This record gives sequence, C-alpha cells and structure tokens, in this order.
Amino acid sequence: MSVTLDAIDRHILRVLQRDGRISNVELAREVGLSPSPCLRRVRLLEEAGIIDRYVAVLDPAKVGAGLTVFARVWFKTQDAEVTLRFAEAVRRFPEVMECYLTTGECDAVLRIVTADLHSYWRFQADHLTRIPSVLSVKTDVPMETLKRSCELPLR
Amino acid sequence: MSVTLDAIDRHILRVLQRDGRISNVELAREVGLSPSPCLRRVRLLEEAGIIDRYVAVLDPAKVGAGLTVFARVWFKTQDAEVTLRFAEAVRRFPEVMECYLTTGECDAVLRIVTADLHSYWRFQADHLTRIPSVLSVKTDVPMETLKRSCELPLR
DNA sequence: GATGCTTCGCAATCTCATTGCGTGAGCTTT
DNA sequence: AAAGCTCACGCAATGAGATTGCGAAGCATC
Repeated sequence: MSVTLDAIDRHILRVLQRDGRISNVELAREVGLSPSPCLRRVRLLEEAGIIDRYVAVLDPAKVGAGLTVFARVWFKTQDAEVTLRFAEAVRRFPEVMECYLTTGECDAVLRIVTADLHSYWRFQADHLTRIPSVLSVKTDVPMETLKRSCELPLR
Repeated sequence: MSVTLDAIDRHILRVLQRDGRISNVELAREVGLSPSPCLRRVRLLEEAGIIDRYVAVLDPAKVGAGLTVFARVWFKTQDAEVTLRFAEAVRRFPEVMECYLTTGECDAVLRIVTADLHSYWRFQADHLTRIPSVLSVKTDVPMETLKRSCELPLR
C-alpha cells in the first residue's frame, strides 16, 4: 500500500511528532480540515505504516536512567551465527537503547542507558561481557547531551 | 514536586511507553485500577515531568529518512563560545537526531538521518562543515540497525 | 480507639471519536 | 465542451471515553 504524502499529510505528521495525543478536533483545526477527513488521513497514515506507533516519552533523569554510555563492541569471530546470537542477547536488555552493526574499527556500537556509572559497570560486567559473542568492550561516556530528538525531518 | 513511583506507576509508564494512545479505560484495566484513579496517576506523572510528552513514531524508511550516519566532529578550538555556537547550529537542523559532546578522540558525535548517502553528503557539505566551530568531520555508516528503542528501563 | 490523610470506586456530565451520507471539485472520456 | 467517474471534503448522529465531584475504605498517627 503506497501513500503519496501531500502538504497536509506532512503537516499532520509534523504535529503528531510533537504531540501524539492531540485531539483530532484540534489537529484538524491546525491543518485546516474538518475532523472527519483529518481522522481519515491519520488512519490511512497508520495503516500504511508511516505512523508506526504512539509512545509516551519519559524524562530519563526522573526514572533512574540519567546516564548514556556508548559501548563499542568487538566480536570473537565475524560470522552470521555470532551476529545473530548477539542481536538476540541485545534485544533482551532494556538498558540497550540502540545497537548498530558497523565495519571498520569495531563490530558494534551500543547506546546504553543506566542510572549512573556504577550501574553501568555492573551491567557491563554482569551482562554485556558475558554475551558469548563478545570479545571486548570499550566505553565512551559523553560529557553532555546537546540534542536528542524523536522528530524525523519531513522533506 | 517529587513523586515516588510505586509498582502501579511503573506499570502505567511501561504501558504508555509501548502505546501512548491507549484509552484510559483500557490502561486502567491493564494496571488493575478503575478509570478515575488511573487517570489521576497519569496526570500526576505528567505534571511531575516524568512523562515528558507523547509523540507519534514514524517509519524512517517511509518518510525519506532511511539512512543513519554517525558523524564525529572536531572543533577548531575548545572554548565555551565555540561549543555554544555549535549547539545552536545543531539544534536548527532536523536531520541531526542526537548530538553528544565527548572527550577524547573527537569533540562531538552526531546521529544524522537522511534519505540516502547522496543526501547525506550534500547535508555535510552544505551545512555541517559550514558551521564556524567545525574543523573537520569523519563519518561512520552502520551496516545494520539491530535495535532502536524509545522505552527506558524502569527499575 | 479516634482522627486525619490518602487513594480508591461510583456516577454524572461533557467532550471527542467514529461512521454514514450527500456534495462539490478535478480529471478522464467521448 | 459536456457527461461521467472518482476522490476527498463537510455535516450530522451516535456511541465511547475523558473528566470531575463525592462518599467510602485503608492506613498511620496520636
């Protein structure tokens, strides 16, 4: 199912990326439609998978997830089996927010979220380095987060 | 305003992180409350800033943002002025999804989202390298994204 | 054991989501 | 150019859910 996005669709998506719980009545007003065609467009965007889902965004610091650590991972070997096992393991840990497979310097980069450094080291020792695929881990702790956005650019 | 999260609050947050548009009636059923105290808890979590906001999550590939590139940035100098200017510039670009200031190898790491490699190079040439603070940029293109989650771990 | 505090559930009201239907604009065909 | 077709719009009715006030129950304190 292919949907070509017109200006109104993009306007809807921009608004919903900022406020996913806006009422349809207000959304319609913002994009210059009446409620029913507006809701119809939203439903089409959902069915087309363009809107994947709606989520609540929590304040990391207030739920004990204030620290972001990047972990660069080296694998023991470079085969499909090892990669698959690693992917499965990584999916289980809620602390792992993002995981990318890379070429070059290391084999994978993880963004890991914990309460503080102590929690992180415990996570690394107890879980990360115990994944059978993992040979070694190096960590980077950013001093400051300048930006973290969920809003994809449209056009 | 400090709110201590009990088991029900964490349950609510877990559900809302998965489905930010669940009706209050169904949310109440899932966490084992009646609708009114459930809604009251949600409102308190919002007012306390624990729930920061609600957003629609789009499919990057379907809105022309299929490529993730990590850009490591080196600054010309290391003072507050340069950092501040850089932060302001970075905030303006919707393509920059995340930006971290780091120590060690480079000065900043950016996660940048574009449609494809061609769009990325254009963005880098036209915008990124033209930020006055920026001395040089090196890019890392992950082969594969194994995980990208919005859900913070609770407890 | 009484009092105060907190959080619950119930009920009433009101807003909003949802669906069906008629209308008009734009495009194709003849 | 007119007729026909399609698509998206707005309106209206209905039903579901959000929201608020109020009384009751649990728990701690004194």
